[in-house]
Amino acid sequence: MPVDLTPTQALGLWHEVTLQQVHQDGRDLTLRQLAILLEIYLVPPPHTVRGLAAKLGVTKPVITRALDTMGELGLVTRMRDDRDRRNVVIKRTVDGALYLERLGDLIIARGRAQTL
Amino acid sequence: MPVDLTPTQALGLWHEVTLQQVHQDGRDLTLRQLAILLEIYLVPPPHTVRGLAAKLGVTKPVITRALDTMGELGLVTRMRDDRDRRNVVIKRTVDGALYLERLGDLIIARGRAQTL
DNA sequence: GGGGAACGATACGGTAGCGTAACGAAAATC
DNA sequence: GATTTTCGTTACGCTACCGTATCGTTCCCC
Repeated sequence: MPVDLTPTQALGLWHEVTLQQVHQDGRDLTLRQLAILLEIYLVPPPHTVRGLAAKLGVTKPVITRALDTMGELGLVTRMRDDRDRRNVVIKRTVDGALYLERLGDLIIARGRAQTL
Repeated sequence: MPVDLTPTQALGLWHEVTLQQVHQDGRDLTLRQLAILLEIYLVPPPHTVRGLAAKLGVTKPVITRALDTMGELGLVTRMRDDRDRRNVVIKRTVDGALYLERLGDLIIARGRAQTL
């Protein structure tokens, strides 16, 4: 199952998925927020504010704000680290997992349509 | 050259590309703006404000504002339609084409890395 | 235990997006 | 030729994000 795209197909895939996302998803996450969400769900824990900031190359308030927003949306949760109570550990949620699962399905569906 | 992704690979691809995009691109386009840009460059012209609004399922001011912003970035241009001077025709630019070309290359590169 | 460092959150002023509503210009209709 | 419709833009009030700077808490280290 190779991932072998021509430049046109690659952009076409992005086009289809982005379009669909704009159409149906009322949540309208920022590019940064989506990057954070994917990082949390695709990279093994633990995740901290500082770590995410470093990984994305942004400042800490950006992470805090994104977690605020996505927390209200139920996509992530935060908990104090009991070992080092300065840290905050970011946790996944069922809703967040579902959100990304739908995104993954969307990409696959559009990727398949791309070859037709 | 099939586009055959597992759900994990699909999200992984999105993850890598989004991450890279956040890192390096100072332009930070909205999801909607990107959708508009892709629509303009991947679908045959002519493109109008009204047409784009209908295609994306958003209101006209959203398109106008996005074109303002992306116009300042040099990614698109607008011209009055001489046949029907109520219309505005959206034109592509060299910078816009380069921008999407780089995005396409990025997707391909990350897609390839995804299979390693 | 006192001084400093690390961590995340908050404050602040500024910018850019949003939706609704209204507007001016141009075409179409009668 | 006056009215209506169409098209894109602008105005308005609002919300959310931005970067910089600062804050409170917790840990570390001497």
